[in-house]
Amino acid sequence: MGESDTKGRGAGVRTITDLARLAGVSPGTVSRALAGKSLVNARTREKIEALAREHGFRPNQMASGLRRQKTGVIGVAIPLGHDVRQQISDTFFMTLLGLLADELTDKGYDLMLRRVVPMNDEDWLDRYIGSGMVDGVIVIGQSDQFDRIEEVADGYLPMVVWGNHTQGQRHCVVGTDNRLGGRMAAERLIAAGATSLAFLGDTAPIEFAARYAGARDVAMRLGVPLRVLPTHLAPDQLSEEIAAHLAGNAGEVDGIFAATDTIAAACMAQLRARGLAVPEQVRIVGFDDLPIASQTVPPLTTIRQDIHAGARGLVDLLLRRLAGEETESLVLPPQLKIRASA
Amino acid sequence: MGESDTKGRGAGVRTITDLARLAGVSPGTVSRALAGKSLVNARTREKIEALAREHGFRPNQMASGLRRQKTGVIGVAIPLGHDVRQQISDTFFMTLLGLLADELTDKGYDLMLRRVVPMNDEDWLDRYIGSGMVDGVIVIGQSDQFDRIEEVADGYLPMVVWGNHTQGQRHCVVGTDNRLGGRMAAERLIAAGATSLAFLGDTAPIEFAARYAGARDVAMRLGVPLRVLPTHLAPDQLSEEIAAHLAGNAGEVDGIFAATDTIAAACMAQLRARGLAVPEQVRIVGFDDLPIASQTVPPLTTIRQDIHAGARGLVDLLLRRLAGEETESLVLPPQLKIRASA
DNA sequence: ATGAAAGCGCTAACAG
DNA sequence: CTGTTAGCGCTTTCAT
Repeated sequence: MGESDTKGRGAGVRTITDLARLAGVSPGTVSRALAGKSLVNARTREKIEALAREHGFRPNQMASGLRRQKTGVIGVAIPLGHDVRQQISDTFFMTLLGLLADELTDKGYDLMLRRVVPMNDEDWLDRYIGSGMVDGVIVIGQSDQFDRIEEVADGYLPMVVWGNHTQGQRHCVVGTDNRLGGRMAAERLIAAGATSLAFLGDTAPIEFAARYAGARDVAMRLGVPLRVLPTHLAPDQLSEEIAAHLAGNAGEVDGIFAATDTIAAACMAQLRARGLAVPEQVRIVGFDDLPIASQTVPPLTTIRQDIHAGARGLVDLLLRRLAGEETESLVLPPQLKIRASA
Repeated sequence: MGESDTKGRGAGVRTITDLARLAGVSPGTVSRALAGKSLVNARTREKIEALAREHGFRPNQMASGLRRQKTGVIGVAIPLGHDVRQQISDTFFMTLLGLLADELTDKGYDLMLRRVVPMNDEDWLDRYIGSGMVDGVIVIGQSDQFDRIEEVADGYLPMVVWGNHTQGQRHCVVGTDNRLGGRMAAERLIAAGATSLAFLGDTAPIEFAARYAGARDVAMRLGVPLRVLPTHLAPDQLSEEIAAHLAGNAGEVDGIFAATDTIAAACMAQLRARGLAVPEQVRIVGFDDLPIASQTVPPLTTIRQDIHAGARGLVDLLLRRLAGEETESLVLPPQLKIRASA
């Protein structure tokens, strides 16, 4: 049997003090050596590093965090305001989350994910911030929590939100110009021959409201009728709701602006089921440009959100705020991606 | 002006000691009151709770964690072994992640997400575990890290892995019986009239290897040829690779078993582009039963994984391991979901 | 039922 | 360059 457990885990070297004893130095020196501070003798440092490696030692981040008053963790909160149904699920948010994980990892931060149901929990944001577990917070989606976020932003700098930008708002937001995107969608539908438009989706979430508003801008200007066909986001309800709308409005609407690609895809399936040809009888435009957009039949014309730029922007702004800077919001331009559905 | 800031954030009450002073009791009592311990006078407790609420006070979790030697955080690691490309992206994993967040939140745990690129980082798992930031670890996907996970499992109980179960393995795993799923897929393709099969996807990841092995079981038993058409998972490469395969094998293969629904959907788009009718000329079966499966044209026959049961299983087993129990692995039955593509 | 005191593991002055 | 010391904020004996 070897006398020391080189596996590390389960061995006896758990604290910096243990390691100090082994190295014949003081805990302070070990701390400095492991932190890469300059004021340590090269030989001593090597010895300590070797020992640390041999025993698989890692300094306890809780202790370090407590002492330094910073954790190296960024909290990511996803508020589920409207549509209280369990599940984060939304493909766009999940993709954004993945990219955030990439970006944050790059910058040396860990990501703590928290789903919150604001209805059950008045002060979800304060609780998260006050927990002492995170150095800063990224909120994905304003949901119906705009006011609460505004309040918190007044007293807490290191927070950035993915969502819609409103004139004069106080919290720092990164997001696509939804209203402009909505205008582009409506214009495209009309250019493709539509004479009676519908917005398919929930208009309560602020991002969607802006998309709708953009479409309305264009519809009113050009004198084209525009109605709202409300849906939820949950996949199961979605198809039924769309089917019902189609049954009620068949033959009237010939241009559909779906709030998201997911909704658009579901809608195209229902259109096919009813024997309505896309884009000949009904034109349809989505929003997001998720992978699914290129796989529908016919491929979906959509308003692209630059999700990579979004993730980078969120992290970049957050880091600057962590450094004390008062950053402006970042509004990304949407892009019309013409495929075959309109 | 009010004399005390009822907003909480930014106020002067940051520690349990501050609150104790305000309440005229000792820090110990405040701690007990807030923790809901029984041995506190009801009146005192109420007073303390009121004060805490008024000042928006939350005990610092780092300090509490350090003292109690537990953090209330579960680490979720997603190793990106093969396919080193950035991005987690994979829809199945992301959905699982969302469900895990739900389950863990339910149980009072937070979720710390970490993407790891094992190639750049030999001891990613030890580092995560040793960081002291997490009470336990869930690993999503074995990737090519089976051996490393086995090693770690020997000395660390609170870890559960989503992936494939292999005879005699030592780490606790939750996952679908991929081999059985592969058999079901191949059987279905053949029952639908296929006479020459192909497995579409990478066979390196252990889950996919098992799916392929299942298909091979059936193919060999029935004397049907089966070839491998390798692909990556990244959406962009995917379509090109499939196109190339189809160009090379057009007219030979009439039954495709795609490693995932995502791959199947991309494949169907390419088949359509080449004018091959599904299921008349080519049958295709996917794996996962993601939402997209019901929206392809025609709708995709697939092998369903019970992802909800998977998430529940992972969390349930992990909690039992946190309590010291040596749990068995959980193998979930796949389910053939017949739609129109085979 | 409450207070006093020790200490979780680490880091950052402050000495030397 | 290194050791000593104090203390981050909380919980938990041990007294009372």
